[in-house]
Amino acid sequence: MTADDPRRAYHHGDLRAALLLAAEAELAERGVEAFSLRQVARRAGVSHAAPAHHFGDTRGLLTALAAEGFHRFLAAQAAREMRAAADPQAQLVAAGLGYIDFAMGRPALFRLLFGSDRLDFTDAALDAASTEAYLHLRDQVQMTGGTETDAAAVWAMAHGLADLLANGRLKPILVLPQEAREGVLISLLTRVFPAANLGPTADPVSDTDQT
Amino acid sequence: MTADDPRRAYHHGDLRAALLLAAEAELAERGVEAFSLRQVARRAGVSHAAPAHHFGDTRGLLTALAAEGFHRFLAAQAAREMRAAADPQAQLVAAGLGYIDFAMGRPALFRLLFGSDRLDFTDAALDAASTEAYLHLRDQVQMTGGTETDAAAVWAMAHGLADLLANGRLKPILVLPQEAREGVLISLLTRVFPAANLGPTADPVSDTDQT
DNA sequence: GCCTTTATCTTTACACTGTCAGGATTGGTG
DNA sequence: CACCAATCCTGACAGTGTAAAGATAAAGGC
Repeated sequence: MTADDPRRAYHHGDLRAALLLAAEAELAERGVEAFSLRQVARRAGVSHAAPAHHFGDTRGLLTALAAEGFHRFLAAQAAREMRAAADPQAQLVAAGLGYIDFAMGRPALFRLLFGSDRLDFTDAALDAASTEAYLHLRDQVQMTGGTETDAAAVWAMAHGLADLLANGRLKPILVLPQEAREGVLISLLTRVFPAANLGPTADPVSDTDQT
Repeated sequence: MTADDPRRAYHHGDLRAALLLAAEAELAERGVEAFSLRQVARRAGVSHAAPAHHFGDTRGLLTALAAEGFHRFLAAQAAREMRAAADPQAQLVAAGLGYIDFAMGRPALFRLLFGSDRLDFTDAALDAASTEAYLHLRDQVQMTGGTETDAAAVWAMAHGLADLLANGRLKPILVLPQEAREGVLISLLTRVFPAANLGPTADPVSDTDQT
């Protein structure tokens, strides 16, 4: 039963999932700032007020979409990690590349996750997904023997590259062929790795949770 | 004749500047995604269609605001550079700190510059201001003897920190007192510096003003 | 089986938004 | 002084988010 099957008048069956799918497509096509709730409803073949019942308002829909987005975000990193060597350093590089993969592959969704003020981070699902993403990074850095300051360094580097590339900046890197670009990104990511600055120093950043 | 002089019915005198000022305030209060052109007009005490004559449409207004924003962005860096030592390394650190100052001081404007799809980058003024900002960074890196890859590294690190902090992430760093936070940021920025690859060197920011 | 309850979706309505067309007002120029 | 061009306003239209109330289908009790 497709979305535009005229038979289903009421009780779509799985409207919530269908709306999330339509919302993601709308987000990719129109961007975060031109996102329209009624347009999402139209794409799902449903009345314009139908989403309200499942998500409350637009913010609720985007929040749910972001929670799902964080899982895809982690999946993108996991995909890289699976094809990388098992040692912690290689795993950390792979995670960084997955981070960038996600940002370049779904720039609008990426910006929703990290640069939108239309998300409700008190939402349980979003909060869980978001902290899960951070903990994954922190654990990986710990595996390499790095401190939380190292985690911040790795995060900032990966995020900076991802955000700039997703927004069309860093053109010198953007125009490189896939192979060469990946080499540059790897060299940039490894610059901030814990092993690069030898010597155990006190971690100036307290180990509280961060999201 | 001030801006809120009720006498001025027509011919505001400097409506373009007044609208940009109102737009910046609206941006700071409501964020990029809830930005409203009519609200800007109301704040400037003018009819809802008045902005059209000066900026065309909303995109035009935001584009002009972004062009001005890039100048403020450079000014924030210059303010730091002026109070820093003259050597290229210290200047580069200062620029990075100014980058972060700007992002944290005006997060909405920062996001407009680097993460909005409502800007017209074919606009001459915006293009000029934007490339000027990039060239400033590239020149500074060249002063330290760095390559273009080094410039990308410095940019990504500064931008990653700025964007994450502006969006409320990296809370462990965010909650630190001004003094300690700046120390951490400096140590993170210097990690990716060209000279960092040449082994232990003197702290490039040892004599930086710490106000 | 039938009737009631509940979840789901629709219809209707309202205030708000961006943008366009046309009209009003003013400062400057001949 | 009369005209012109720049500037700003009024009015209109389609589109948006959200709330209220109604319609329909599925589920559960008898």
